Amino acid sequence: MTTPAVSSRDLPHPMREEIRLEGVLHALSDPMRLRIVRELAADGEELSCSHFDLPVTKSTTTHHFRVLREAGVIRQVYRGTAKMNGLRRDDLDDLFPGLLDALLAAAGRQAVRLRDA
Amino acid sequence: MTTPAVSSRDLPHPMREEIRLEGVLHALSDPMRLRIVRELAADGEELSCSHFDLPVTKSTTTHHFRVLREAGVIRQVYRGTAKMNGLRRDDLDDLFPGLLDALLAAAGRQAVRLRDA
DNA sequence: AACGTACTACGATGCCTATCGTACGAGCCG
DNA sequence: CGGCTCGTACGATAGGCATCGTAGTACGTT
Repeated sequence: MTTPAVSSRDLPHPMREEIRLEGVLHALSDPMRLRIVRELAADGEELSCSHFDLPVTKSTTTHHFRVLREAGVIRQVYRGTAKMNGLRRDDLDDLFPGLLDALLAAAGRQAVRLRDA
Repeated sequence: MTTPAVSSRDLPHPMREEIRLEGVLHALSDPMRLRIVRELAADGEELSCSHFDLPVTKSTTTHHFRVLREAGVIRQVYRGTAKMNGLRRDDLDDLFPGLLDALLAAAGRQAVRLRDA
């Protein structure tokens, strides 16, 4: 085989230099998307879309993943019928050192706070 | 005089516990508002609305300041005819330690990056 | 080939929002 | 008082967006 096991067509991702802070913040300002990113960060790496059990339809789920990808927050790759999602930690940490961790920490704190309320 | 020099009516602010991360991120995901917050952070404290020279009308400026206030990012107080604005650093740092600084650092980095482009 | 699964595309809907303009209110100053 | 400045309120407009449902495509499995 000449091409790796990346299988079929790949999806458009912004290059590292094209990632804008406003876009990242907007992407994370939606509860559903923040939740997705939190799960991705917690579970390490590479989760399929279907792994997430969100209280919205699949159409909407697809939409949220696309927003995250287009903002440069996640990387998406087809593997068979599954679409694997991973945080773009390297790019984000390079562009905005400490930001992702601060955001995840803030989200975690708020989750605890709201749970205990 | 019974009441302090706070002059007239005060504006509704969310209490610290009511501040939501998503709301803060949404507020900061607008370029104009991010710019306002950056100026507020840079210039220390308490700037009047008219101090800002934004490329939008006054109506729109008012709107952005209100969004920031309602998200819990800034505190607004009337002083005479002027309306003074200050970052709610204490509350934000308490709720989300390190987040504001990380955001400001990220915004600063991006500003440099885009300027040098 | 036939089927099932994973995800997408498209259109609709209702809400939110960034922007403007104009008209108004509130405080200061001559 | 009369005017000036600062900011607000309100209505309009146009675009964005979160959500859904249905129909369809891509891939693996049998």
